[in-house]
Amino acid sequence: MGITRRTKSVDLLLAEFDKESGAISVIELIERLNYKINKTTIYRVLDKLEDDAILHSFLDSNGNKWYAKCEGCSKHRHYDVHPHFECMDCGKVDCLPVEILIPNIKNRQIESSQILIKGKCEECVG
Amino acid sequence: MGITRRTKSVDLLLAEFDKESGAISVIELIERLNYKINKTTIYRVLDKLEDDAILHSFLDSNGNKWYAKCEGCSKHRHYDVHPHFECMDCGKVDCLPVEILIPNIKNRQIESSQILIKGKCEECVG
DNA sequence: TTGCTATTGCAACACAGTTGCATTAAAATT
DNA sequence: AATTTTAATGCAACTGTGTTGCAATAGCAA
Ligand SMILES: [Mn+2]
Ligand SMILES: [Mn+2]
Ligand SMILES: [Zn+2]
Ligand SMILES: [Zn+2]
Repeated sequence: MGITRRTKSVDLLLAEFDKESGAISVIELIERLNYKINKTTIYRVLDKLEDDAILHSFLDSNGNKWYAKCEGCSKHRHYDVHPHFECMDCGKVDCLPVEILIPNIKNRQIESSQILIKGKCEECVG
Repeated sequence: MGITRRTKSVDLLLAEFDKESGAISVIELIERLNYKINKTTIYRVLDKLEDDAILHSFLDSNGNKWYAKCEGCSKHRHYDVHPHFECMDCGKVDCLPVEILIPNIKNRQIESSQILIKGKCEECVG
């Protein structure tokens, strides 16, 4: 169930995603909004924003949760299925606007896939 | 640093992977070997078996750790890079012997990639 | 304003995974 | 076979991310 009331917590969280181009980890959000929003609230609001298809989430290579803005998703379907890129140098994580083809696999029915690519980002390469 | 002594714990763990075709989660191993090996030891032995390229590990969609046998890997290089498949019906997780092409991405240097596919396995597909 | 109830903060919890340290047991040495 | 060395183990306590229950608070509609 998504957001129904425009609260201070919702605004503060959305503001973080407006000033950020990439993804933000929940850990980072808790640090940034410490003293402003309780961590329980942060988890709960993020969860609702995902239900509303305003944000989407994924896990990094350590199993920690990250969120990023959705683009062109509707409430009942996330359209922006894409890989995520984790920079091994600076730690930045972002969404990659590329499509990766998952081939059919014999006798199996594929529902979804999660792809995490690790390497050096635009700023750290070279 | 890998295994140097052939202990009871090493044998018990390797035996689990011998009687299993797919991957096994650490959680499952701890349950199975309860009263036989301490969970700390399980984590430590698995870690060493991975160093020795006997096992490899990955995270499932909940961020929990799984291990599976390596095939054709050498101590300093894991050759069996492949996606993992998580059955949404029976919970089984296994290695997929297919190659998925990750395209080059402009201005980024790709070091590795992790692919987790979710769906219905051979036994659960209708 | 008032009342309804979604949202929040807090404290306590869940639980996978880690660490420090004393004890045990491989396996090399005598 | 006994001794020595030290890798490996068990245990208890811890870490850190994420969750839950509940009383207090604050959107928002009437
Ligand atoms: Mn994304
Ligand atoms: Mn595998
Ligand atoms: Zn970078
Ligand atoms: Zn299945």
